[in-house]
Amino acid sequence: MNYIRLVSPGVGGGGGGGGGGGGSATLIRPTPPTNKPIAPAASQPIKIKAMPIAPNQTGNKQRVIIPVSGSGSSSVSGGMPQTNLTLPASALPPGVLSNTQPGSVVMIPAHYMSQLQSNTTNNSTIQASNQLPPGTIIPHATKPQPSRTIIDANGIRPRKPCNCTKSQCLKLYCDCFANGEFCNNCNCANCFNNLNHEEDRQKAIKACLDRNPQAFRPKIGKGGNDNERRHNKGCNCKRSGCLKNYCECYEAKIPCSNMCKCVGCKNVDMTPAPERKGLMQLAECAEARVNQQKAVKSKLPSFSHHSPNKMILPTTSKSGYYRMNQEVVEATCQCLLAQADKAEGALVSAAQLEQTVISEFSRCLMQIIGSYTSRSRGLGDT
DNA sequence: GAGTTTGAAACT
DNA sequence: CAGTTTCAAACTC
Ligand SMILES: [Zn+2]
Ligand SMILES: [Zn+2]
Ligand SMILES: [Zn+2]
Ligand SMILES: [Zn+2]
Ligand SMILES: [Zn+2]
Ligand SMILES: [Zn+2]
Repeated sequence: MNYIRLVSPGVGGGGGGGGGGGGSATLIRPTPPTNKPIAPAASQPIKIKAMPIAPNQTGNKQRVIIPVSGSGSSSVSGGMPQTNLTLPASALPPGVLSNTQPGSVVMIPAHYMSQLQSNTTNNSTIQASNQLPPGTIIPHATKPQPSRTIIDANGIRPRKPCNCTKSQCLKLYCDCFANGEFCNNCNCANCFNNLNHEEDRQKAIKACLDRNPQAFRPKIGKGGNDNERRHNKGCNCKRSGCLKNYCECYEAKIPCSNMCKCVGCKNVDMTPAPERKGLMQLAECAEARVNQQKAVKSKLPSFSHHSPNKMILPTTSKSGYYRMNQEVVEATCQCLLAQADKAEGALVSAAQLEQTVISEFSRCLMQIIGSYTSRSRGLGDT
């Protein structure tokens, strides 16, 4: 049920096939990627938000290029079945196509893809424009082999259906819309995210881009290296510990990074330094690692990261109580970790290291206690 | 399935 | 920009 968007085969390690969530569209690369840059997609997570239209940062409109077999009505020859579908040429941006000679190509804006999918029969493999280099031309000859179908034979279930009721699927609340796709077999009510409402849709897209020019940028990603996939904006989780799918980082199976402003984060990359694990558990500061990174630049009230550990307790804020405690905890963890790092660097014994950390913990506690008493003297504290 | 929780997106 | 509201999904029971 809860497939996290779509996990492309390979990420999870499986190759496996097909697993249900077929995701909007998978792409076939007609020619092996020239180098690296082209399509990370195969290994990308999926919540990628594609550009539905309009100027993307590179400025090129994203288009899908589909070979045309006849004139007049363009047919998609993505997979094997060639389905006749007629595109409402009127809806296409001016100057886009109209050149439909046999063997020529028709360029279709990216955002028609899912609609195409819905119209085509199953198993057609469709190119997702977002991942294709702009201007790529897929010659007829390069016809894709019966490549693995992304679309389940049962029904077209390329993506998880949305259930929007109030947004008309024209706000980023709607995952379909946010991914630059049309609603397809969704359970939405009053859906405007389809070809029948292109005008409204375009306006909505414009509005979104107006609010945030990067609204449709792939959220995860950072190209190329799979290892450096990141959530571009980072999350702001407060209560989930970034260990539930509420967290976009966790959902995308990405460890939280310094871009995140999460509180109590436990979605950290534990790969390095496994030995220290016990110690970290002791200090309950798994999140400190993330905080360490992100506190460098942030104004997080925290201890300075090295030797002179001065605790900067947050001033009482009106929203205060919870947040302050949380911050104190984080600060304490950073303190502990800093000491641990230092001791570890000094090559002391494990017992000594533990002793160091415990001492530091003691010191922190004293400081916290002192701070509280002095503060409660000052103000009544509600 | 109903009800709650959550954090992004929207709004002010 | 921060605080609040709205929203649809994730989660819980
Ligand atoms: Zn929707
Ligand atoms: Zn939808
Ligand atoms: Zn819809
Ligand atoms: Zn998070
Ligand atoms: Zn995060
Ligand atoms: Zn986090």
